[in-house]
Amino acid sequence: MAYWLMKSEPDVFGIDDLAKRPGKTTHWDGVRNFQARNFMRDGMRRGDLAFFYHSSCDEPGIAGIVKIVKEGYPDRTAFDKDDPHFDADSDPEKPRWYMVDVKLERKFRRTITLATLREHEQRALKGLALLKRGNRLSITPVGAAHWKFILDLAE
DNA sequence: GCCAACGTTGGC
DNA sequence: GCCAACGTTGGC
Repeated sequence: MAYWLMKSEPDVFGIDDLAKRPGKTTHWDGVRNFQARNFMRDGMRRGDLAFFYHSSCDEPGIAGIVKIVKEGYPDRTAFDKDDPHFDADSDPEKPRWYMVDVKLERKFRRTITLATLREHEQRALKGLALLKRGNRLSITPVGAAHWKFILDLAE
């Protein structure tokens, strides 16, 4: 089983929005980056766990954990002219963009802030993709050791 | 609002 | 294939 980190802007869709969804489940749509797409389409497997990261907000950080409950399948918002993520180059016969379904597994009592994560970036969290300089990828892998360490921070 | 860093596009 | 221009991300 693999571990991941998925970013979302809480102003658009935060962990509390996910909690309100039927079955606490949603489609992770709108990803328009090839590397992130590949992670969803080729890397993520049913049962994998991912940190739910809040970005572009007052308190950036990890808010909880989601589980991958459906593996990569075409992101239909790319075919919808009225959708902000519409992409004319994505052919329904040969979809360019993919999404997965995630289910809320756990919300942390408090967010593990980016500032807290940074305190450990030289040691325990060395190499964590999220902390790499200039990182903008909305989906990144998390190593098992890093995962465990961050989980401990949540206790 | 600013700006650094990055991915993508398109001219050549 | 190179690279400048552009748009976007995301922390501060």
